[in-house]
Amino acid sequence: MGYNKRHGGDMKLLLIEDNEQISQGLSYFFQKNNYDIDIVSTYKEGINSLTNDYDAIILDVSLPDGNGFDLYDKEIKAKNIPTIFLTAIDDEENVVKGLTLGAEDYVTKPFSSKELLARVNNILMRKRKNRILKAKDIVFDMDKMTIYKNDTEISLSGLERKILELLFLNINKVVTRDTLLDKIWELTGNDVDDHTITVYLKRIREKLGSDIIITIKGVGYRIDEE
Amino acid sequence: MGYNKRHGGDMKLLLIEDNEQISQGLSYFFQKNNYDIDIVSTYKEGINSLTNDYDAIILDVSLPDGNGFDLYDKEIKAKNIPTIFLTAIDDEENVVKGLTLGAEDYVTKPFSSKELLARVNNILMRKRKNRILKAKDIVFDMDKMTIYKNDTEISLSGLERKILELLFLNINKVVTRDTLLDKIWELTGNDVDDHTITVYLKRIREKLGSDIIITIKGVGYRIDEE
DNA sequence: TAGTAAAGTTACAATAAAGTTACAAAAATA
DNA sequence: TATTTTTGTAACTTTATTGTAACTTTACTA
Repeated sequence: MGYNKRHGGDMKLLLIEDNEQISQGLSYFFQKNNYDIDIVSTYKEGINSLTNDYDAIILDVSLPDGNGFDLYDKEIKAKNIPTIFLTAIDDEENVVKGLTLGAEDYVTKPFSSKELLARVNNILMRKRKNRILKAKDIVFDMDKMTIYKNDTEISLSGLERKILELLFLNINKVVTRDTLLDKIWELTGNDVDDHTITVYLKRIREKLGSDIIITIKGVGYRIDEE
Repeated sequence: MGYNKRHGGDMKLLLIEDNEQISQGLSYFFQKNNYDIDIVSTYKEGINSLTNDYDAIILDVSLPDGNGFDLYDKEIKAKNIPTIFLTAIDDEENVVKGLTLGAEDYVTKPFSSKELLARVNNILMRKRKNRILKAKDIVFDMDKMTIYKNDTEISLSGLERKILELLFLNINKVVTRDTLLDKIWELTGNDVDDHTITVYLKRIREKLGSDIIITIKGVGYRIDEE
């Protein structure tokens, strides 16, 4: 229960969406990105599913048996579960369209699953209570996006920081090289040599000290809390 | 009670609107943006709700049992609560009528919730008292909307001030470049090049000193309190 | 324990991000 | 309307980042 005990991968999502093509696509995509995702397709099923404990909900505004805003208002709001609305762009005349324009957690169809993933990550990151992660003498401050070693600020490059973040979010767990390639480099669009990882790890270790990141040969890397 | 004890988040709004889709959408949106919002859907309910102490009112002009202008004139005006009118009718006559009545602002449907939020923020900012933010040798006086460096007033342009304000409101936290584009430039309507941000930062730094705003490469900018 | 595969090092060129400067269009002000 | 300020862009510089290649070390295993 609660965000502070879950690390990176094992978040549980509920998707309430009646379009099968969308729900299946998202299911595959989110599972690939280490989210545990349940899918229901109606207002009613949505209500029933809410007995479970989800970290976030992705909610289609127009369901076959009801309205998503309504469902949010009546059932979800009180539970304080972060929710992202999905709305169709062809609600042209609808004023709801106006509402979708700027709101933080609205996504308009058609959307890219990558974008949606980014928003989910974002929301869960914000909700996470423990936004200051620690391991040995290293502190990763997610608010400041700054890393400290014994209270001294350490300057990392964008990718170095992303790698370290991924390791911190999976603290006490191995992050495989494949995962690194996937999560760090797939989004940059660059198809990158495997050795590049090694070089980056060397760079991070140079700045943070060689003991913070443990190598598990043939598998990947790990950061331990203590 | 009153504005001086409230900080950013905990403002109380009253929305008087009979269209459920709008009220539900706005309810969700404003709550996400840390406003406490009550909703009623009729003229009568509106009058009854006014016994509470609201910081601002969003008022639909056409209610099922009466006219919003009328409600404002008879019940709200005397209480001196800032009010924003919502109306579907986009004609000159109504705008004039609303403004001559003394309303703070006027928004025509369809509108974006972001625009409305901006206006509410704006109004409440004006009403807000004793908001003086400090970081190092810089003081941002939100009442006077004036910036000081070592007690000397610094003149910033509108956008420069908005950017600085956003950074100050997120003191000790990174503000990403995307957020800047979103919050500063989306409302102006201009689709702006990413480099523009850099130029503005340069301008602000020129006036305030280069040390006040920290760059986090690949992420954004940050102001630290100390 | 020699061979091998994986990871670590080092150095370097290509690239990208941010900083700078100057300028013209657009707004605001006088 | 003229003048000044603001705003956004373009061209350029600087700096930091990124990816690769060539080489070295480490540790597993046959």
